[in-house]
Amino acid sequence: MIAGQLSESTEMYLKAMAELGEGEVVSISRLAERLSVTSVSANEMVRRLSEQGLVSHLPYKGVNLTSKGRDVACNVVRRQRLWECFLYNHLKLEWAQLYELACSLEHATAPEVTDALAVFLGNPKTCPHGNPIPDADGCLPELNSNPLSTVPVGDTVRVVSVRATSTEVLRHLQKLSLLPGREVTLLEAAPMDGPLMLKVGDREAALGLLMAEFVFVEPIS
Amino acid sequence: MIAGQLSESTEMYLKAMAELGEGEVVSISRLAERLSVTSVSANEMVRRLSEQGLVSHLPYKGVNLTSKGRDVACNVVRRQRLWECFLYNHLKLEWAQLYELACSLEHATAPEVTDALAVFLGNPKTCPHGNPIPDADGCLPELNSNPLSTVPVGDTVRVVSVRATSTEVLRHLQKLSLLPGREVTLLEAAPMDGPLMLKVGDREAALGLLMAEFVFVEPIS
DNA sequence: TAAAATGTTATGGTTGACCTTATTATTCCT
DNA sequence: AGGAATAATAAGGTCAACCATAACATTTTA
Repeated sequence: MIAGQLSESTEMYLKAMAELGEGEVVSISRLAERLSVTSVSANEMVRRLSEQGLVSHLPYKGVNLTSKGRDVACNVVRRQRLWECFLYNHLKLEWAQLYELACSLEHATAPEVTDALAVFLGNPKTCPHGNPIPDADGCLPELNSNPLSTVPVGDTVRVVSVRATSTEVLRHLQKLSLLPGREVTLLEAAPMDGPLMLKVGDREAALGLLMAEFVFVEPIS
Repeated sequence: MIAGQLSESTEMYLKAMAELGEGEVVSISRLAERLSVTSVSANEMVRRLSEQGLVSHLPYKGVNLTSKGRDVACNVVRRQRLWECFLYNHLKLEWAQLYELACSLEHATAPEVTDALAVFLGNPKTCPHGNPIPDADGCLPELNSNPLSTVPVGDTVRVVSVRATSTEVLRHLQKLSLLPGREVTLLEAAPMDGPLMLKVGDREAALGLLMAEFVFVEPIS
């Protein structure tokens, strides 16, 4: 814990909210699931966070970040994604592990380090998963990309970014070549929430709907 | 917390022991002082550590690292000093701040990251304060250097390393040019534990005895 | 509109790492 | 040898962040 004296746990909650709903309310149960805690714990923590003015909680509706909370969250995301760039581009670490490795570092990163790291890296705009890096003050820019799970059958789109966090899921997506920049055609959506059948490059791939939520794509311009 | 599932606090205790006594027993009160905790707390913690087989405590004598504890400690020191190199050589951060900045990072550094960082940096042998960096498996090599406080009046010696940790003290040493590589002549030791009068380069400097404990020197060869 | 699902609060418990104050044990020094 | 200094232990307390179980409130949906 270094920046702003907020606990690691606090930073994780705020980051999770930023990652889950982009500005939208997030239900406490989604939050709890993402952070692998019980919803009772998440409720407690949300109470603490709202006492600190970092989130606002509308009972039975959900939580969202206050502007103060959003600032913190953006800063956390910035630190994480900068570390991902460093770990990938300079330390040559495994693409699928970046999120987890950078996640531990982010909470231990002083503002001086963050800023110097950004300069060292040449102020990158996105992390190796294609997600935007918020700049020093402001927040992250909105991209017009949507999850692969919302694409109509027959469309061909380009992968913009991958928002999965678990190394296992990321390894799987990598194996299917679902990487930023790739073009993907949605061949078929199997019934009963079955997998999406995709054409990625010259290969076919089957992707579960849950994983398709993590793959953000844009129309090909 | 990442490497080995040991808590940050555990790592700090082990590192402090490695830094204080090089293999020797350390009194719990010295440990407590270094870590800014009460000696009651340090006693508690030492009990926990010895239950885990990381230290052995001889009541009324002191504590020392077991071989298991020493391994962990070396690894922590390695991580810290590698980060110091990175922060100094690549991020151009302030020399006096390196210890503190690297200290937060060290506990959040996975083994993969440590190893890749070492490679990236070209397996440096010392940190920017002149202290040796333990290699991946073994422990740190012993240098034949002694604190400036033990040098006889009249001698000229070379600064090998600086073991202070607080940014403030490091800034002060830097201001006096007491940096690794510098030659220093001990002009006089003032009575009543007064300061040491030094010649550093072409300037004279007065250095308190407590700070002189942190400056390690070797005879000029 | 009532039952099911979801969300919230209450209660009580755990763990690690701290704290204070007080007491007891040992070592050191004269 | 005896008192001072130092070290250790005991007892009780705090705080953040978790947990489980159970009760209660609201929303969704059939």
